[in-house]
Amino acid sequence: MEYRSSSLVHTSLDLNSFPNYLPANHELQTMFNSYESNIIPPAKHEEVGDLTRELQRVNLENENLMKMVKEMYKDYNLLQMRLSDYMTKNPPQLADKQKSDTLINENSNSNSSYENTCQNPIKYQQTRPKISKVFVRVEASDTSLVVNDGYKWRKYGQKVTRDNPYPRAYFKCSYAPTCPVKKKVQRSTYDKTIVVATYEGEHNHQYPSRHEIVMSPCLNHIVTNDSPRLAIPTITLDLTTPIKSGSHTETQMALQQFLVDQMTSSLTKDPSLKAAVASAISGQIAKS
DNA sequence: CGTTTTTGACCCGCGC
DNA sequence: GCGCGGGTCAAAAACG
Ligand SMILES: [Zn+2]
Repeated sequence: MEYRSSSLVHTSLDLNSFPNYLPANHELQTMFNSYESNIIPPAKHEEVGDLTRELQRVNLENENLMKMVKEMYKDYNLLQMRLSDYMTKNPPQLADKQKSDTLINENSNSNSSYENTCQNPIKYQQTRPKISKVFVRVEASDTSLVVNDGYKWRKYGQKVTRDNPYPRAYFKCSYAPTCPVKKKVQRSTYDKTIVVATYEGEHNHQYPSRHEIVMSPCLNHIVTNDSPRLAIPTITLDLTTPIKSGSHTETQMALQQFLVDQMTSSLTKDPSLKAAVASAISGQIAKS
């Protein structure tokens, strides 16, 4: 796969099937027009025009890359879903025997996917517990890493993580061990007014305090489902308040970074591809 | 006094 | 094996 000169690459993808998180090119055009008429001296018009067109071209290129990546991610999840279904229908009991067989087949680097995946059947059951991420806009730099979601939580750990200066807090539902639900909460690096809560599992009881659910007025939250079945295609955007243009790019960055995390973590099986994707998208982020 | 938070120790999987 | 990063435990402290 080489799409180095990607502006020449026209994929057969349906480029209209995704919401566009990127700044539109017509915005650049209007920007340029207003500048041209007001600020830029006439002598520079041509130069600015060239730069603007170049910017538009690169913008389009990045846009297409982004779409390709999304398309890849979608396909990847579709495959994973099918594989997961297949594995649940055909419980792999030959795993032990298969081990010796795959040693023989080693140099055929078999992508026959059945043999490969039967070796760790447990993993596919472990990914079953439903994981969902929630982006919550919380009141200005409130240091308490608490998301008021109506449930009662017991904090059982806090760690500093590698690529985020803010610590990550670990919670269990207070009804444990009856209720197995856990959540992780960490403030986003890219928008310090957003905390990301990652829920794992489902509660087997009612809300402990139903009246306390003060879905604090100003939180627009983004809920995505991370289970293999409904991964990316069902990202739901629940923006209870329209985003102001000021925080818009910040939110975009948080969302894009989230997408980067999703995709890269999903594509770890191919390191070179992973690197390419990561650099491509971080370029995307740097631009906006 | 029961519950929750804090926080270092511990564990575990992974890459070298 | 070792170190690293992420996740968990549990004793002590803090809370109400
Ligand atoms: Zn619960």
